[in-house]
Amino acid sequence: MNSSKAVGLADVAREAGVSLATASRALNSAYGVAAGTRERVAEVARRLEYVASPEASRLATGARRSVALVVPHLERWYFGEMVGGLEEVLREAGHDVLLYQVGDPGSRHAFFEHLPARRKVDAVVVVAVPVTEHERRRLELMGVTIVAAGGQDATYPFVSVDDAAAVRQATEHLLRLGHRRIAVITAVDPDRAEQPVRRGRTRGFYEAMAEAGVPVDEELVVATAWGGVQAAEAMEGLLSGRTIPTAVLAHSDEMALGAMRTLRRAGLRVPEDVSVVGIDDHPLAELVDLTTVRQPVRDQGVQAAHLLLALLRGEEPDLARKLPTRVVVRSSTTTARQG
Amino acid sequence: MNSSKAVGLADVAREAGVSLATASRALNSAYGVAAGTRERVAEVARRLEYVASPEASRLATGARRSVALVVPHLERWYFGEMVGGLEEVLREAGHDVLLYQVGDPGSRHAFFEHLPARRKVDAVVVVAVPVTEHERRRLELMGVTIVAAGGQDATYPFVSVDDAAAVRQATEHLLRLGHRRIAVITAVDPDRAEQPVRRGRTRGFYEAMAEAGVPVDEELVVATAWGGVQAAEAMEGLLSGRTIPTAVLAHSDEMALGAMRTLRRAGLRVPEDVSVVGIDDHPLAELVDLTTVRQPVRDQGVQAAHLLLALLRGEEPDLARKLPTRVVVRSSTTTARQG
DNA sequence: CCCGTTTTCGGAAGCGCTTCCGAACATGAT
DNA sequence: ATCATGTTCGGAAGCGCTTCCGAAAACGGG
Repeated sequence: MNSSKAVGLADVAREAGVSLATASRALNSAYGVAAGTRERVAEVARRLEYVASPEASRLATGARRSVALVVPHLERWYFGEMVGGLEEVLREAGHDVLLYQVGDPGSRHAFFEHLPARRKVDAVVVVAVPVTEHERRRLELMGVTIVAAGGQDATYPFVSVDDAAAVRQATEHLLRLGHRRIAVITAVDPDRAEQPVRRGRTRGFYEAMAEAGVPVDEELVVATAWGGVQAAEAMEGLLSGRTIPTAVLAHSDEMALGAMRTLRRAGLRVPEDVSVVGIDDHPLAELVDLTTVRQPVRDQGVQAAHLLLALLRGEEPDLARKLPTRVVVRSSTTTARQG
Repeated sequence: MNSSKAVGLADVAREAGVSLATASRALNSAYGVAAGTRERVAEVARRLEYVASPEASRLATGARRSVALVVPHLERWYFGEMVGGLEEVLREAGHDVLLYQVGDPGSRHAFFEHLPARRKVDAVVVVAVPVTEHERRRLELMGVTIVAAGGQDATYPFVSVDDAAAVRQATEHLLRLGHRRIAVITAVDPDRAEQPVRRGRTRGFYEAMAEAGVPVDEELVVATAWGGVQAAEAMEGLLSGRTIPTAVLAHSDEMALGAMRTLRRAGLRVPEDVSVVGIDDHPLAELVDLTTVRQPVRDQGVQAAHLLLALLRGEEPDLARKLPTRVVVRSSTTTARQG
């Protein structure tokens, strides 16, 4: 199965009748090689299907030409889409993309303690994972450029959306429809200790409510682990309370769908009995007619990659970039019923 | 931002008062180093935060310890989930994971012609992408182990599910409910030339129908590009036909959702007027109560990774493995209405 | 036709590690 | 004590490239 032996630069040089040095220069199209020679060497290299040994050249030059992507959960649409964008532009720029999932506490800890990408990449992009102070210090040990894609991290140069603003837009949409008893189902990371519920996404909700002069019923804002069925359960809790909301705002479309399932099973109609709004504009949201606030996910990845490349080139690009979000009205929301 | 200079083995050796050779052996816990010495070297290495230069060791040993993942579309749940499984076990086995997306024709071509992973990895896993004969030959040039995860490719050692069987199960489920006018919406790759519609997934449909002695109405089996809205449009076409089906089988859950949207907009109820069944058991299928046939996606990735590792270790594992699928009955299907 | 320049190219020294080989030393049996 | 065996460790030769430096060759102006 294996070819007997990989062809090396030496083979090319010999075959082309030049020295190793010249062969190398010719292939890297460095200055100082006669056009004819370069041509000949290139020709031989092509014929021999020569490919430089990456470790050898990296060792010799010090350049690495690869970047690490640190991402929590590839199986969630949001991350897959983001990584898709990142990978595309990085690959086209000639970089290799190393993938590191840090979804569960174990692998997260392992990643930051062992730094498996150390000495392997010349940059890392953290995808929507807020790093702790300690993790930040560990990462620093790698001594490479770091950027953040998605998430609300001011620690590194980043491109993301304003999460709070997105939630605010969703809230205002509901408010505009006359809703007052609005429930919100927030996603929290079960592995993280403190959960500053009034910060991050949820902040936008409180702000919008305050500005509209609508009191928020604390019983209606619940936190749960991320996930559709978790949201469905949270919705059950919401339905067991003394006041049932006329609208619910979920922190992601998946969670909105979970809430909708519970409502459906409870015999409540969406949107007639209760309106539901999600966040993200998951591709399936369109198919289930879910009102949501759209964020450009792939684009965050694409732009983060460009940001990184600019940094690597030594340019001085914008270090902070927030992409706009906007509500996409479909038919899971409608005016509040009276009462 | 960068630390002045990375600490090398030489630093560790000097600090520990041993030679380079001994330091190397001590750290690789190779045989022939006194326990005390090993301990001391390890201690120094830890204190200095020493990490071996991967290019140097790879160059010296020839080992690469990394594998390439070739995948079409990270943004689709199926692939994200699969890659998630692959990455996890490969990472835990100490391998680096290089990602290469080959979704569009351009990057696909580039990948197979330039073989960017050549000389960088000691294995590649192709994720649900059927390679052409030409691509197979190109890949062979890499001279490394190859396995397939998902897809119906007998070219390489693989682990996947039996797609035809999955469709057959879905069909039989519908048949059992009394459906006769069954539509099927198949996904085809718009970039590939020939579309053998009676092969692959669709074959299972024809077989099941034949066995049940139910004639298939060719007008009811339509092909479209993959995607929810594509399926929605296909469904529109189906509703424009002379006979409208009592059930529709979509080749993925996303597409089933697309079909459902069209039905809903057409004023038809699911499942009372028409039953819908998908394939995959996408996490959201559960939330929208979609009947589907489940395939273990992440598990295919996990097992493919294990298969690969076994191959790399020189063992002789099962070269072909099909994981079971089974229908998950939810409420998008019901008995056929008369007439 | 000569001499200072510019081009083109080869020699050789690394890049940071692994590992073969043999020297030095410790060990146990005789 | 002595010698055969083992054990521990250092020297040094690569791994396959890049690149500095200087030599040789080609060139151009006077």
